[in-house]
Amino acid sequence: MVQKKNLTLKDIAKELGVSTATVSLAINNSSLVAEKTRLLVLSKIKEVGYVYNRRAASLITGKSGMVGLAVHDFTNPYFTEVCASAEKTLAQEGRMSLLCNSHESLPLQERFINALIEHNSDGLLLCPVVGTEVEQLQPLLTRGLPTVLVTRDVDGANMDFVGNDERFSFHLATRHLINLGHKRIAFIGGALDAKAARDRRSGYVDALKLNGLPVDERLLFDCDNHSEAAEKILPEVLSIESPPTAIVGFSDLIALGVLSALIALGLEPGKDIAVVGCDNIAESSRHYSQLTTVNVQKSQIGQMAASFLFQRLQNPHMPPQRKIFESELIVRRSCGAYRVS
Amino acid sequence: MVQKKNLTLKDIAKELGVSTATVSLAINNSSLVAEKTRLLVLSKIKEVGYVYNRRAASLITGKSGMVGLAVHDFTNPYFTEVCASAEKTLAQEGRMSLLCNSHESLPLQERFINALIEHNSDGLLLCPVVGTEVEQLQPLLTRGLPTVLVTRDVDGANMDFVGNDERFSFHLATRHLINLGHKRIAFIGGALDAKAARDRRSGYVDALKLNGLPVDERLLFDCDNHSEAAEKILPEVLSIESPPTAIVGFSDLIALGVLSALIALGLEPGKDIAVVGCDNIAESSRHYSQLTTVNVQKSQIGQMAASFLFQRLQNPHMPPQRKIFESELIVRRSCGAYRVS
DNA sequence: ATAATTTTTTAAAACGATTTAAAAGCCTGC
DNA sequence: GCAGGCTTTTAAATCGTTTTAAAAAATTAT
Repeated sequence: MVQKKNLTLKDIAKELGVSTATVSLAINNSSLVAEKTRLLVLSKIKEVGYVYNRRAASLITGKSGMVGLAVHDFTNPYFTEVCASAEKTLAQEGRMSLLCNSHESLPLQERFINALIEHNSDGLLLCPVVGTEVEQLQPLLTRGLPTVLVTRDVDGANMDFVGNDERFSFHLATRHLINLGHKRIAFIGGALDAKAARDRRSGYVDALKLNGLPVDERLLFDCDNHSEAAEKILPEVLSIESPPTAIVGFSDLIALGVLSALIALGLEPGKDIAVVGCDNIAESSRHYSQLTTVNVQKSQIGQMAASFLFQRLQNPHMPPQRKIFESELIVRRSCGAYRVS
Repeated sequence: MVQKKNLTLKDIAKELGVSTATVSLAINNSSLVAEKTRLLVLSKIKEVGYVYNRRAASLITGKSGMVGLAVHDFTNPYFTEVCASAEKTLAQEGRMSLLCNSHESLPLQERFINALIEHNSDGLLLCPVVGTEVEQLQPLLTRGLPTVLVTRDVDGANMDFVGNDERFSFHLATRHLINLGHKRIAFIGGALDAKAARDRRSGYVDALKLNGLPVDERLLFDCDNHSEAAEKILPEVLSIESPPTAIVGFSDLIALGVLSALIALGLEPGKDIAVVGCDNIAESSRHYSQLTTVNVQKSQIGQMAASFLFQRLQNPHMPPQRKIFESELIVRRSCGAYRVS
């Protein structure tokens, strides 16, 4: 096992009897270098097994080819898909994705952002943790870390943003239940500190008001955004005075937890009580869950976020772009519409 | 908006009237620098908002603090969890995770590995794509990219490995069905080119043979590792001559697809036909699915993989380590054991 | 041939840190 | 006041590229 030292541009240059400048230019497909020289260089590189050192290069160019990808919970299928799609788009353009699962922790997010800067990242796709304020974000831009906000916007940030029309989605979901005749509709889940969560609840409230239904605070239940939490809280939801006949879940995870809990109690979703979710993750379409939900463009969001970043890297001073994807109701059994119609 | 140039060590040094060496040593908490000098340096750094440039440093040290994390499908909940846990462990040690979703594509995997080297990654946590041979892996080590194989081993690679006892798991699952009286047990799913998949099927075959049951090739069905594929193939499974009374799924994704398809056909899992999966992903524990499955240590695997890598970085020449996590059967309704017992 | 162009190549200065051997300071105790 | 032994600090080389202005070579025009 020979411990041969790393080959460098200089070695290639020496072997070929040219300058390092020539080799460098050849590698970068510069038009300054003669075609036959380039071929010579490239074949020599292959021959001796040289590998380019991007760090050395980026020290000069200032660009690293790396992009941060931070979400608060990528085991959440919604984010898994968004991330998968973003990663794919980034990879197609030859960029690497630096992953961060921020666990809704502001310190973790800050450490990650700082690390991104230390590593000379070119940009960041960020779904900010709850509690992120403009002040923490503004430095990103001045620091030279172009950022696209994903799913969760930050008031006053004025950054590129791509996300869902949360308000509309929940208007849609709630209205659907109202149209089915429900008058007492509970809303479960959602950390309200995030803008997206507030919007979701607003959509729910809008629908109630528009249809002349009262907004009863006792029908609002908060819980962490995963199924187990929803499952746990459900008995409480059902045990209030004049309990809801329908439930809107903050997300499919919540709604599926509700379904699960209902079944455990011997209740039949869609018959005894109506349930609607949001996100349309894979699990909701199974024949055993058949969750009525709102479909959102998960992979499109990831792709568009990456694409916005590319554009910003091209043109740092363009005005911030925004893209809000439309959502649509997907009616399955859990809302009982199949029975009614 | 003043476009102030990047602050460097040199600027800090100049401001403080010391040398860059002192500043560098202070930043790195070297004992060579006097305590009060270090404090001076650190406070100045905070004051002027200097950020460390890791790329410049790594050019000399050779270490980047970045680790690759490559799986073939991280939307698969099993891998999502493994990755989440690996990322967390890596982050705790101050390392960044470079993500790659290889989509079972050898070229993508190769490009990623090459990029890792170009970027001076310190190591790699790899679940190799189907078809990965020793030849493609060996360069990693000589190239200075210490690698831990995760979940899927590669014959002859002789690398650090952490994964499941696949064979045992499927022995467990199959034996359980046999004990419940089943004689015709189908096996669905699994790309057989991966070692882990072969092991799974071996476990199934072992159990049959050990219990004097014939291995019927017609009970083996291949399909992609996701629920939709399983759902699609199920009717075919049920329509063979003397159809199976039980099904072992290659994974929970497969088994859940089977459950879904059964329900669509009006059949009751656990009563009309028994189903067992493997992985114990969240979805299988819901009250509406209640999938009997084999639990595997997803987050432990991610964590241990990271930990193996740390050890190897510490001590590059230690003999390869292996860790196979034990699995255990989790009996729920889908296998019908509740009815029988 | 020579001059005028155009095409290629190159030298050398970056980029922003680390590292090491040697120099400089600072204490001892005699 | 100084030899000897600490503790701190520093100068300078280094890592592996890019980049630019200028030199060299090749081509074309005269």
